[in-house]
Amino acid sequence: MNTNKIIEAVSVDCLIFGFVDSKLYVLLVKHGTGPTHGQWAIPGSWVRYNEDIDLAANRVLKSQTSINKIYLEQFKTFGKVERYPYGRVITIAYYALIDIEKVKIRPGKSEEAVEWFPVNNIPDLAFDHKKILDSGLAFLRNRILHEPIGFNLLPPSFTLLQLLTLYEAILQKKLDKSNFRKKFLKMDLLIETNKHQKKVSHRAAKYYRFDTEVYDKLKLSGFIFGF
Amino acid sequence: MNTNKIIEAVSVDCLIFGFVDSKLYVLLVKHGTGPTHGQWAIPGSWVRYNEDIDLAANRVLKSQTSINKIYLEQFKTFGKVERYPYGRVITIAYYALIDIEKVKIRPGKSEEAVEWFPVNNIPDLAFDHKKILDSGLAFLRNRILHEPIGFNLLPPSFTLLQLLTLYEAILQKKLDKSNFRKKFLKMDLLIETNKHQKKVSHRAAKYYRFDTEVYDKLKLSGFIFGF
DNA sequence: TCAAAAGTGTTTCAAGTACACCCATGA
DNA sequence: TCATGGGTGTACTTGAAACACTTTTGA
Repeated sequence: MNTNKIIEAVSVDCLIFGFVDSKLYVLLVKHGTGPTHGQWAIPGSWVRYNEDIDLAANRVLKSQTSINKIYLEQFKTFGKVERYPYGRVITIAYYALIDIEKVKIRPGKSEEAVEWFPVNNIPDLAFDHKKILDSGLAFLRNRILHEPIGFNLLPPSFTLLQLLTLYEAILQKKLDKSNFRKKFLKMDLLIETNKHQKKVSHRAAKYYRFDTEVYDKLKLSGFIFGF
Repeated sequence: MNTNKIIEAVSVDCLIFGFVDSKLYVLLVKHGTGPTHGQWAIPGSWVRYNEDIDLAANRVLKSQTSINKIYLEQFKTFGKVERYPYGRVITIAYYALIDIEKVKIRPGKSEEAVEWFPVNNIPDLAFDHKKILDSGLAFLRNRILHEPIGFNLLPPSFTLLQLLTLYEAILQKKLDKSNFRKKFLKMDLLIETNKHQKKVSHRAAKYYRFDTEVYDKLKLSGFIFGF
């Protein structure tokens, strides 16, 4: 069997989130061919006949960002009859969190452009993609309260203020600096490094790391993350 | 076009939960035809070419229970290549919460039997259905902490002890009666009725109702349910 | 009068909230 | 020396948790 054979009725779409300059961004592509030529959309692909859906989502991710092994989670499947006007297509939506500095984005072969957009300034999108994006944002907003996943958007080591602004950007509200520090540090999830910021015109902040292994151990001993 | 035409690669499966005698039950069907003849499974169906996936799930529900308009939510899509050995089938999983006393269950035409099983005593299931059930239970356990959906499993009016045992059954842990009362009553989500239990050999409990409209109003004014 | 569940009250401790304030550093 | 963010401390309030107790009812 041709391993590239696709399931015609099923696609995956992948919201790729990044964080920089205190703002949350999402990666969008501009279609270069077909009936939606020129329209912006969430990166996606058909699911192949011999391919797990999680792997299909991973493939999309890799084709846009060249990276693998990152935070990727399915959040909802969209299947209204009229969502895709050129046939019946059900799409399984995923979201990914990446360290925006680590990736070189690149357009796929049928794409005219690929670009980061701040989530509060999104162009018109093809199909029901605006709805998918809103749903994904709501999902992320909820997830970040109950799972320590925000770290995936930051470099391996980061300051507490970076983490704070990340939470503020996702939750869309101001948080108290002092209480945020106490809350996070008390959880023992963050590992101090001995590095500090350099050449900043204010007191240099300490860098911290989040270690998934530490979290897994804590979880085994009954710890439940909650912000 | 034949409106019964199906999308061959896509099905919906629907976990139907009920609650009675302090226990959580799930509805399972025994296949009466085909290669899985004789095996227990989660009720499901193919998605039709002209049918929204939510409607497909609703159709499954109605065919098993004769009821409509009940709590139904999609929770996850399962799409491993080898999950279904007779072809490539991706299934979109839903769960429903119903008042078990209100329904007469009935087998579909290709089913040998349909039966309620306590969730902690489940027979072997076809395909990856055990995994789907476990995933659905975990989803429900989480949802009930953040959304007031438990009421859908109870009759329109119920006592606080019924609600308590419902939470205990789903969360699988004992809760303090007094604290549970206080917490729930303080939320102003429950409407007192003037009815009491009758002919019980202990002090008669007051019946309460949960009114979705009340909850919607509260939500608009910023209230967030949390248990 | 006893069992069983309804329903109330109280005490303790942990955690969230809102601040005020000092510290370090480059421009 | 000033602005800027880093970092600490405290007082207040809320809410979770544990548990003792009283009330009502049919058997």
